[in-house]
Order: sequence, then structure tokens, then C-alpha cells
Amino acid sequence: MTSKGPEKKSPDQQTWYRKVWKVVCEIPAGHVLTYGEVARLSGMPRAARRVSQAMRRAPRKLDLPWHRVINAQGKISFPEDSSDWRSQKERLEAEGLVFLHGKIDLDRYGYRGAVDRLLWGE
DNA sequence: GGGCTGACCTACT
DNA sequence: CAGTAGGCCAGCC
Repeated sequence: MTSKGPEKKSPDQQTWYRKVWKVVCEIPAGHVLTYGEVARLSGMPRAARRVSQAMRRAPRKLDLPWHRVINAQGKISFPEDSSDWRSQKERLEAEGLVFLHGKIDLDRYGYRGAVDRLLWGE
């Protein structure tokens, strides 16, 4: 039977959200990840767009550090005149990050940068 | 079922 | 450095 499972919600569809939230949750304060990196760490390479979707649908209850996710250009992915943009910038600055020419230095605060520092040293 | 949208990315010019 | 083009794919009409 094709059976209409009443309470079968095919978990897979909601699982990937959880994976993304989990990864974002693990980003240490004072550091950032790009959407692409979060996607990769969630086991979904090239699913950067899904990450932004997960952000939008993330329950506030989770108290997710959404502000630690920025785009690959080191910039905040909101229009500069939006309150969301200002809010995110404030949160990041509160964690010690510095904006240079409206951008964040990914070599200093990003994932790749952190790895390079471990391999090459400061 | 088809088409548009989007807190994106990479590569190229 | 800026701008363009193609790719990606889950949601939502």
C-alpha cells in the first residue's frame, strides 16, 4: 500500500535544517563562517542557499548565533539600510570583530583563516 | 505540475 | 576592484 501514514512527516526534509542549525550553533564567539562553509560542514556542499533558508526559518527559541554567518565576500547579507544589517554588525562588533571598509577580514576571523594560522602560525 | 524567489557561490571578463 | 553569467535546490504560489 502506499499507505497514508498520518504522522509520518518524512524526517529527512526537516533534518537538514537541524544539521545547519547545529553547525551554526558550534561557531565560537568572535569568529564567523560563510554560508558555503556552513553548508559544507553540514554535509551539503554547494547548498549555501539552503543555509540562508534555514536561518530564516530558525526558531528564535534556539537562540542561534545567526550573526556569525556572513557571505563569502566578508560582508553582511542584508541591505545596509535595514535594521537587520545594523543588528548583525552590532552583535559582531560586540564579539570583538572589526569591520574594514564595510567588510570583515575572513583571513583573520574566518574558518580558512583559522586553519591557516594553525598550519602556518601567526 | 510549472515557474519564480532567494540572509548564496564560483568563475570569468 | 566591479559587473555578469551560470549553477544550485527547497519552498511557495
